[in-house]
This record gives sequence, structure tokens and C-alpha cells, in this order.
Amino acid sequence: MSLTIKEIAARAGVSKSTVSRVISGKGYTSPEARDKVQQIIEELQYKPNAVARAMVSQRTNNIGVLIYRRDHPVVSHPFYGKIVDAILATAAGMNYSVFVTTDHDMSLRSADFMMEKRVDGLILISRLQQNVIDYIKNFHVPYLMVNGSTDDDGIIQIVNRDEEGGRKAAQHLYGLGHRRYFVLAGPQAHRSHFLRLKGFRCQLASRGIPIADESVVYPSASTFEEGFNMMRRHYEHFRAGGYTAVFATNDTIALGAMKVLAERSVLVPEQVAVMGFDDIEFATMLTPSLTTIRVNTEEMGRQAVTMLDRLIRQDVPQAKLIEVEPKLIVRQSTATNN
Amino acid sequence: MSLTIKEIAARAGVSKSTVSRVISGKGYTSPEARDKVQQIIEELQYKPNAVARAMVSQRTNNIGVLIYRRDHPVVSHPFYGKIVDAILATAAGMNYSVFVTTDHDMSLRSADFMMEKRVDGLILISRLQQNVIDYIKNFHVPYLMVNGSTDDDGIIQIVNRDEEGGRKAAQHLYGLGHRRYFVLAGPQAHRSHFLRLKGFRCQLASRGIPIADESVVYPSASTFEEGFNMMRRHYEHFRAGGYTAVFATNDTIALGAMKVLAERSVLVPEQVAVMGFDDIEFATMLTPSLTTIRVNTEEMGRQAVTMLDRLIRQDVPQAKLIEVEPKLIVRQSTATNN
DNA sequence: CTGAAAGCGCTTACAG
DNA sequence: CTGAAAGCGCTTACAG
Repeated sequence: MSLTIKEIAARAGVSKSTVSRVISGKGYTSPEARDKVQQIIEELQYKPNAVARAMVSQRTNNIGVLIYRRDHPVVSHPFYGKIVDAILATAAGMNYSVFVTTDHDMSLRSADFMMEKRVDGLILISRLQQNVIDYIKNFHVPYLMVNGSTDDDGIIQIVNRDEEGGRKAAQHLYGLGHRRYFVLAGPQAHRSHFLRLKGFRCQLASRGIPIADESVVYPSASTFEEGFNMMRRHYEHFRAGGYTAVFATNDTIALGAMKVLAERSVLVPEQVAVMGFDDIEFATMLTPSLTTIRVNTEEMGRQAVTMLDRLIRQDVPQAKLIEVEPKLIVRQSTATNN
Repeated sequence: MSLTIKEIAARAGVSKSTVSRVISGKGYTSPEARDKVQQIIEELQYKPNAVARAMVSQRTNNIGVLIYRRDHPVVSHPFYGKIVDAILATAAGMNYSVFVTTDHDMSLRSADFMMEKRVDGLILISRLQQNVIDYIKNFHVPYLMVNGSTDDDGIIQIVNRDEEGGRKAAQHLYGLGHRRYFVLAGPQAHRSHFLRLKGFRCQLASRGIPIADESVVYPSASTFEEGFNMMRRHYEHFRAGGYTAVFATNDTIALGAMKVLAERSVLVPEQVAVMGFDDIEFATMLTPSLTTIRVNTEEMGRQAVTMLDRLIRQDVPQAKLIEVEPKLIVRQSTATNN
């Protein structure tokens, strides 16, 4: 059927071994043999069968990306999608192909998939269940976690400095003169949301402005709908509280809150300043555009693939935790009028 | 290293053949042998090596997704990302793993990747260069195109009924009483944008309202930035024209235009109604939320995988063109005040 | 510098 | 019902 090395060898009048050598560039080959073989390969557009290669080399040059999302799409997720994009770009540059798998329910099935496919390594994104992690550990594949949340500290992680990001957000709002802050904090079981809130609070506390518990509400998911619902539910309380600034632990929650403010004709930023976290693409599109803390997703994706490649090549990195730096992005939602 | 069938066979005291039979469920095996083997497999968490299986079965159970985007991220693309998500979901249900590849430059390299990996089939998304298609044709892999744009009519395509969608958009605006329409039409080389504009125009022409050429501007890319820039550039012309409705051939262009209107304090929908096309996730999030024509991306993804699977299994479908139905989604940006 | 042989981990006829 | 053998398409020592 498909062209094989045997066919190439026959046409070139050499052995399979020789063809293999010219393809890999390893071992000696006479210039004549080499030219002849290369010409035929070119002519017939022969591509070595990667499956066969993987069979003998015990390397597939594939990596797997496993994302856990309970109820939401994943690749089109405005934040995780960016990480996946960065992974794809870096992986392509390093000659890895990538399997993308998502998992809604019992995550073992999709993990199995990966194990059977014999990927060289695995990138876990977001909050994986511990049982999935334990399961993966049983096999020999190297793996690491991006923006994860786990108690398992044996695991290499690529994360954003979320606590510092929270501090930057607080510092920005504080610098604008705000003193009453209303916070929408996503699921605290997730490392990111927890640390963002913590950093935000700590920074303000250090300025002598502790955030009261009544000023913080907790959307049960980091989604637009939840941000919207929680802001609606607590709107009266919010208005009564004299808050001049809203901080949400991610952009989509912030967008949900802004939608409620728009409904109520509350002007942003004139009456209330709003900040999010992540810097998703939409943040620039709405009016007013959203001030946020940008997570360097490109760097995270790049580090993930680079580190995984090292793990695969047994060049074990020392660091268990790789952190990327967040950055304040000021836009209209916190602009001062002038 | 890794557990092999040989090891399982040894432990169970049977031959590799028998182990293979109990795993595949094909051929006869005595209940005793079966139980014993299954127990050991369970105990050791043995997973058959998919690479070896692919080697002999000549089937990888992998499919590849190849997306072309000149300068933009791809997986996080608000529209294509949704299609990819639908593909992932359907593929998982049919026991395919999926490689996702994007391609910025010369697209042959990433296509090569796929050919070497020996995917069982390929899904091409968006506008691929003809040379890539020609290249892919050279190999034996089945492939089809989703939301594509090609002159090549030998190719199986899954598309949205874009022309009809354009008509529906026109019908909606017409029904609201609008008579002066300003249109931002994305790259006309792309089938979707071309047909959406065409449908829109035809529908109105049939109502006796031809759209003059001066009422149509052409963003050079289907992006927010281009929508924004073009609306800005033509703003004076737009104001002078007495337009009461804006139609953009996709949502992100519409969002760009809306941003300009917001800047100029033009009220949507009170002064100007705005419609997009696609129904990206963000359409619901901004205020006013965007009225649009929803493309059934789930159905497209599902059809793509289902059809590709049939191609792979040689169950060749007759239809060259599979169309999915668009749907009008009315939101705030065209709401009538009441 | 080159070819024959063995082997990667499976599956699939084919004997028995 | 079961096992030995061949083979999928490569690569890698090993002789020559």
C-alpha cells in the first residue's frame, strides 16, 4: 500500500539499512548511495512511517494535553485556549505533535487513551482530580501540570504568580484612590483563585484596609454566568456598601459583574471601577475595556513544553515550581476621567 | 520496561496469542484462561501498546485536525475553537484521539507531520492553501474540510448555510423596520463571508432595497481590529448616510464596529441596530449583547468526525456537501424599545 | 562503506 | 480451544 523503506531500497538498488542511514544521517554512506536514495525519496515523496519508528525507538514524539473541565468547552475556553495555543506553537517548533484531550466525567478514560497511545509525556491543565493524577503516576510517562491545583507536591508545576498578581491589582486600585472594594472570588479550592484573593487582601491590609468578609462573594464557578448571578444577588448589598471598586479573580467573572452594572446603568469607571484577572481576548473588546492582570500564557505554554521535553529526555529539572510574572494592564474600566 | 503482552502471557501461563484473543474478544478462549488473563491484566494495569497495534492493524485510531490561520491563535479562536471542541467531543465518543495542528506559514510542514504520524484521517478547517490540499491528496489519507473555502470540488465539505444565514439576518432587520443598512463584509475570498453578504443582499433586493456598493466596506481580515479600524475610517460616511442598522459578516467584526459606536456615544440599539454572525461566546457577555446568526458548530464538528470515520472505514458517503442550518438569535443589540 | 539479521509489541492465519 | 510462526515498517548493532 503505502510506500515503505523496502520499496525505496529496491528502487535505489541498496539495502534497507542504507536507506535508513541516509534518512537518519547516522552512520556512513557513500555519496553516490546517498544521492541516489535521496533522489528517489524526493521523487516518490516517501515519508518514513512514524508508527514503525516509534515502535523501535520507543519514542513517539507525541505529547498529550489533558484538560479537565466539568461542564465547559475547553479548547475554546478564553483562558485555557490561550495556553493550549502556546503549547501547540512551542511543540511544533520542537517537533512534537500534540494530542488534545478533554475530560468531562470520569477522567480515567481519557487518561487511558493517552497511556495506550504511548505519548512521550503529558501536560495536565487546570484542576485535575487527585485520582487521575494517581492513576497517571502508575505509568511511566513523564508529566507536569500547568496552572494546576493539587496537594500533591511531587508534581512539577508551571504557574502564574497569582498572589503577586492579586497584590498588583490591589495596588492599582489603591493608587487610584479607591478605599471600598467589592470582591468576586472564584472557587477557592482552585489555587489561582485562592491566591489572587489572598494577594489582593494582603496588599490592602498592609495599607491598613482590611477587606471585610461581607465584601467578598464567592461565585461557585469561574464563569460569566456565575459572576453575573452573584453580582445580581448581592447587588443591593453592593449598592448599600458604598463600594467604588470591584475586583474579580478572573475576567469572565468580572464580565458577568459588569453586565449587571450595565443593566443597572451604573457607569464604569465613573461610578465604579472594575478589574479582572487573566487578560482574555475579550477584555479589549467590550466598552469599557477591562483593566486586568495579564497572565503570561505564552510563557506558560512554552515552559510547559520545554520542561516536559527535558523530563522526556531524562534531563531532570531541579525546580518543582516554575512561576511566570503577571502584569498589570490598564484599560478603560479603571480609567480616571480627565 | 513497560509491561508487554509477553509478560502477561508468562504470568498467566498461556501464550501471547491467547492473551491477544482475550483482549480483543475475537477467537475462542476457555473461560479459565480468560479469567486468569483478565485478572492479571487488571492487577498489573496492563494497557496494550497502541503503537504496536497500529503497526499491525494499519489503523492508528488517530485523526488530525489541521487549521490554517495566518496570524492568529487558533485553538482559542472564538469560532474555530468551538468547532475544535465539538470535534474533540465527538472523536472521544468514537474512540479516536485527535492531533491538533495549526499552521502559520508554509503549511506543508505540519501536513507532513500528520502524514508521518499516519493518522487515519484528516480534518481541514478554514481556508487552506490549494497547495496544501494538493499535497495532502498525494497521500492516501482520507480527509474532509470544515467551513472551508476551496475551488477544489472533489473535496467533501461540511459547511454552514451561510447564504441562508445572510438572508435571515436581512429578514430580521427588515422586519424591525430598518431600511438603511451598513455592511462590514469580511474577506470575500472566504466562502463564508462571501455567501453571508450575498444572502443578505439578495434578501433585501427581493424586498426592493438594493444595497449600494457605498454601503459596504471590506475589512481585510475577519478580526476585531479590522472591524474597529474600518468602522472608524468610514465613520463620517456612516453618519452622513443615515444608516440605522449595521450588519457584519461575523461577530468579531461586529464587535469592532460596536466599539467605535460606543466611543462615539452612538446608542445601540436605540440609534443603530447591530448584527453579527457566528454566535461566539462573547456575544452574550457584552452590553448590549449581540444579535447574531448562530452557526451550529456542534453539528459541524459532529458531522466532520462522523463523516471522516465513514471515509476511513471506506463507507464512502455520496454527498459532497453537508450543510448545517443557521439560526437567528435575537439579543439586545437589535432590541426594540418597549 | 554496506547488507543480513534480530527485534520493537502486537495480531492473524494456520496447525494441531 | 491454544501455541508457534510470520509479519507490520522501521532501526541498530554486527559482520564483512
